[in-house]
Amino acid sequence: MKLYNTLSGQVEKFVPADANEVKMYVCGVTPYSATHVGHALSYVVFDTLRRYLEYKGYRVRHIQNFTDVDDKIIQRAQESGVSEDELVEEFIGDYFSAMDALNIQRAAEYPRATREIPRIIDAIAGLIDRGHAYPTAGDVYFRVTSKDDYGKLSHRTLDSMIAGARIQVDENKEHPMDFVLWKGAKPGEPSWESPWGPGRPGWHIECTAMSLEYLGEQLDIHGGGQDLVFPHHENEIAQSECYTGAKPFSRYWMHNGLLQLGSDKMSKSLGNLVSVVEALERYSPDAMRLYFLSSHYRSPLAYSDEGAAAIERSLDRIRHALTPSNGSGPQVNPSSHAARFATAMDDDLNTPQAVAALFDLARDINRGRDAGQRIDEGQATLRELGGVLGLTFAERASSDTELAAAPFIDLLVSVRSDLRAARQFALADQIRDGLAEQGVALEDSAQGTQWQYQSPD
RNA sequence: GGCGACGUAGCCAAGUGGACUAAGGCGGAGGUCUGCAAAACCUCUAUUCGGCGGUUCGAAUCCGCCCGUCGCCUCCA
Repeated sequence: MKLYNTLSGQVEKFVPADANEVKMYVCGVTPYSATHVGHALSYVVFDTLRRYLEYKGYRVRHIQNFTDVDDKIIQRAQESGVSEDELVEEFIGDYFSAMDALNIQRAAEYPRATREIPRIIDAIAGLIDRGHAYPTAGDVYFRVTSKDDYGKLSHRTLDSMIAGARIQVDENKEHPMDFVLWKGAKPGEPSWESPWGPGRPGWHIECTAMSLEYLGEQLDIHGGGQDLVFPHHENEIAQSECYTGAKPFSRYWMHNGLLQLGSDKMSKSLGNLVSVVEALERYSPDAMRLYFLSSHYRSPLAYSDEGAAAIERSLDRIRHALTPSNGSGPQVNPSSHAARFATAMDDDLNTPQAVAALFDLARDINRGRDAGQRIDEGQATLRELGGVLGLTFAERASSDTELAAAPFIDLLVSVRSDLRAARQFALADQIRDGLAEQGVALEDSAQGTQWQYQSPD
């Protein structure tokens, strides 16, 4: 299997340090607002990576953090008149329900910054001891000039960063690019005791401390959105390699392209967010996953209702391929599609090609059914490969209202069947049209009439 | 200003030197089936890959320039 490594800027053969267990760390969210579809894209990508690795026989130890103390959390909590803890608990709950709905497998552990303070303090103290960090005026900064390959992930030099000229000059810093490891407490902020006075951890150090605690000194895969490459991941590398001396901190760095809304990046600062809850009111979890996986994970993807609706329609054909059949002819052979699927996934997770293989398999199954062939082997493969992409092929869950209406729809369909048998087609069509207006689609076949609620589009 | 990515059919999107007379999906046209539909299936829907040059026996794929879009450099998946 090959994966693109941001560190080298190249597609590389994937070889984990331990042939049996892949150590994967994925940056989690800062829980202060609703989980949005951009988050969903990122976690679907890494969930799919994990599922494929497991499909190939690896054991995957997946760790993902929650940044549960930061400026935005403090600010939002104060605005809302709730405690930081309450705010964080609310949005962690929102996060998990969104991820569960999207069939994203849970990580082995979800460490939180506030519960790893001793570990974080140890790391900061160690960095100071080794000359890579310095305390000043209640804060502690990382000394970027102490790491000669600082910038190797984002492929920049310190000089080019300074040329950006968007750095706030801080009198206490030795170098403008030095970043904070420990923030001295301001009045009213949550804080913890430390050798440098009360305060809280900077953003980057938590990931260093947690990955060390839960995965050891070196990771196989570190993932996140492309917006984390700099400064977050660059700084993680600096901290971790300077603290442990083990290089590389992570063997592979993987970054997903960001979801765009219209022509802009979907982001908290722009406020152009679509929450996962809103999206799932309109589209099935399978459609959301398939939408994200129908373009390559490193490309930016524009989110649109039209696009999601098109994907939802395409799923119908795959779902149809999974309906039972009583064919008795030779089996439809899925092996070439399975091979194509694996080849695609092995090639830096080329999910668009893998999805194409799924659609081709579905067509073969449907064709085989029409020809009276047996299709259960093909269906088993389709379910298995779809499962690697995290697809469940479940029908859309019905609302309570829809469930309550079902007996009446059954009755109407039954009456219509009698009318058709009596060749009263005008009346039968009237019922079909009327149900269609109510969002109920009918399909007649030799086995009788099936009906279902239309997915919105 | 610095760094980087991208521009493929009406739309989304793979392919990055020869099997490309360019995958897959949506949409569209015609057909099979059907009482008629729907669904499914079949056929068709880019002689061409932003533009112009160049390298090569050969380029969507490599190089140069130009045009356009976007991201990062600041909180962010």
